[in-house]
This record gives sequence, C-alpha cells and structure tokens, in this order.
Amino acid sequence: MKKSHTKQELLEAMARHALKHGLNSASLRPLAKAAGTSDRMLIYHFGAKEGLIRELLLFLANDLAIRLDGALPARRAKNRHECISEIVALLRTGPFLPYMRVWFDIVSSAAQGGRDHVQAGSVMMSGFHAWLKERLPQGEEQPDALASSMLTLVEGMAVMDMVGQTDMADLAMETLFPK
Amino acid sequence: MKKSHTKQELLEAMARHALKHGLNSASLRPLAKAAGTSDRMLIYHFGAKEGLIRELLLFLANDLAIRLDGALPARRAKNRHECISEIVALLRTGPFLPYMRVWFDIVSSAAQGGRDHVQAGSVMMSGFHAWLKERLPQGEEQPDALASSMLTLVEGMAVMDMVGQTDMADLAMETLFPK
DNA sequence: AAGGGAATGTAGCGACTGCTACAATAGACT
DNA sequence: AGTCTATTGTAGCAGTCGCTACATTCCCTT
Repeated sequence: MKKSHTKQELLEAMARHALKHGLNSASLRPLAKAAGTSDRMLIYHFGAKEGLIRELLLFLANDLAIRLDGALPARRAKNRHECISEIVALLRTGPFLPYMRVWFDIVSSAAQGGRDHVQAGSVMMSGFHAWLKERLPQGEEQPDALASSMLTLVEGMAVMDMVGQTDMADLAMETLFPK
Repeated sequence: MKKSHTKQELLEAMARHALKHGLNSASLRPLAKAAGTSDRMLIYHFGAKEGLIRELLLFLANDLAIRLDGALPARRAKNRHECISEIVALLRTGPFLPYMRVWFDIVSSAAQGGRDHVQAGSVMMSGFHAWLKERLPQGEEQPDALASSMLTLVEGMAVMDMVGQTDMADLAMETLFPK
C-alpha cells in the first residue's frame, strides 16, 4: 500500500466537499481532489460513480443524525411552540445550512426517480422523526402523529426558506403551533 | 426569415421537455432538439444559457398557475380538511407529478444560491398562495395565515412523498387538519 | 529471495458541455 | 436591381464527464 485511504476517510472528505459545493453537481475529479486522491482511485474503490454516491448518501444520512444529536440536548420541550421553534431556529443556523442544501439535492434527485436518493432521504426522515419524538413536550398522547406533523411542517418551512418565503414559513408555524 | 420560431413557441416546447426530463440536467442540445431547432439558435435568441433558463423559469411559473386554475374550480371548500385534502389529492395526480419534479429542481437550485431560481420559486409560491386563499372555507377569520399554513404543510408533504414517506405526510395532514 | 496481489500513476478515449467564427440565405427596403 | 439586416447552417473549440488500458510500485507471503 502507498497511502491506503480508508473508504471511511474518503467518504468523510467527500461528504465535506458535497456539503460545501452541492451533491448533484459533484463530479469525480473534484471529489477526488477534495479527498486527496484521484478519480482513478475513486472508481477503483467504489466500482463506479453510482456506488460512490450510494455510499456517500448513507454516510451523509448518518452524519446528519449525529449532527442533530450533538446540536440539541435530548430534553423535553416545555410546550409545542417551543419545541418546533427551537428546531426551526436550529436548522436555520449556519452549521446546518449546508445540510439543508444537500438535503434538497437529495429530494430533487429522488423526485427524478433516483432510488438511492429515495432510500437515503427516507432514512434521513425516519431518523429525524425519532430524534424529534424524544424532544416533544411531556404528556403528548400521540407522539407519532405530533412528530410527523411538526417534521412535515418543518420540511415545508425549509422549502419556503429556500425560495425566500421565510415570512410565509413563520406565519405557518405561528398559526399551527401558537404560543 | 426561414422558420422564425417565436420565443414563446420555443419556451413552450422547452418547458414540455423540462417537465419530462428534468430542469437541472437540461442541456442546450436536447432542449433545442425538443424545440425543433439547434443549440446555435437558442444562444442566438436568448444570449446565453443563463437567460434561457431565466425565461424558462418564468414561463413554468406562469404555466403552473394556469394549470392550477384549470384543475380545480374556484369554489369554497366545505371545511379545512376537505380543502387541504383536495389540494393534496390534486397534486398527487398524474398531470401534476412533472410539475412537482421540476419544482424540486427549482428548490434545489435555489438552495445552491441560484437567484433566478429563488425568484421563480417565490413567484410560484405567491401564486399558489393566492390560488389557495380563494378556495378556503367561507368565514375564516385569518385567510392569509390559514393559506400559509396549508401551503407550507402541503410543501412538506410533497417532500415526504418524494422520499417515500407518504404515510408520514398523510398522518401530518390528518393530525393538523382533522375531519 | 521470489512471487503475487493490492494499490497507484499516467495517459487517454469517446461523449458531452456551453459557446463561437464564418459563411450562406432569405426577406424587407431604397 | 441592389443593399442591408435578420436569421440560419456548418464546423469546431476548449473544457469536462465517467471510465479504462497499461504499466509500475509496494507490501505480504512463501
């Protein structure tokens, strides 16, 4: 072996690159450069770009889960409004913006029928749902339904944010989960 | 003049192509072929690809508005649940799937900082909001807030649909706007 | 020490990208 | 009729894409 980058190390570096520069527009040579290797070696390790993307997506899904866990302590919110508004504030925070951009790359590719993207997106939402459920106010009778509601609304708000309709997003949140 | 395609005709044909094959991956030669002309002529008419995309986005925004108007009569829904579930059902309908795919192409590009995409997305959401407001149940005291809520939730549901989390989308809707 | 397989570099292929230089044609106007 | 301008075709450039053939180097095993 000369350098013997681990697949994990490669994925880590490529994930960092994808978070900075986008996922859909990522091509082998820039990814390789970011990971300190060559396109030649990426194909060698992952077989083809398709496999690389698949593994990169799973890595990113896991990475987001870790990042979410680290960002907000696993404690119960005081009430519904505080719960969702904390989450929204968190996602609008600098460190999470790259994840949001990559997230919509994934959604867009999933919409075009990319099965790997659908799967990765599904994994991400499941993880997000579980994470959110642990942070709901105490005593909620239907935590699944409430977590689904909040998560779905949060996703819609993210869409609105991306197209400059932050006001509409905020209004929706304040209306559905008022103080 | 030999053929003298109108810009409008070109945009129409290219919009059809974008709805079929995606917007982010659209390149000049396929677009030109779909419009019965050449990449050479597209550049001639639009100056550069950037201008073409800009005009195509506005065309699509207008097209979506027209399509929405034509799809559901401008009548008031009986209640909130009927209102939103009709809209969701409509958007999940075959003819609207291409628009959803293109929509998330736009959101994804907007997330990457594409100003034209942000603007087009904003126009689309404003139009959608106005359209929805006319179809709210009668007697709602805060139509803007309610329309924003429903629209934002619908967008979140669309995201969930794209990544195969239709169940979560439905659960959210039934929870926030129960029968 | 010899062999073997894993890892890497170099070079390049064919297809595609947005875009352009050059020339030809067609119509409108004087 | 002759000129001018708008429109179009042909050909191609320089760059990027995913991927591969070939050769080399390295470490581990025997």
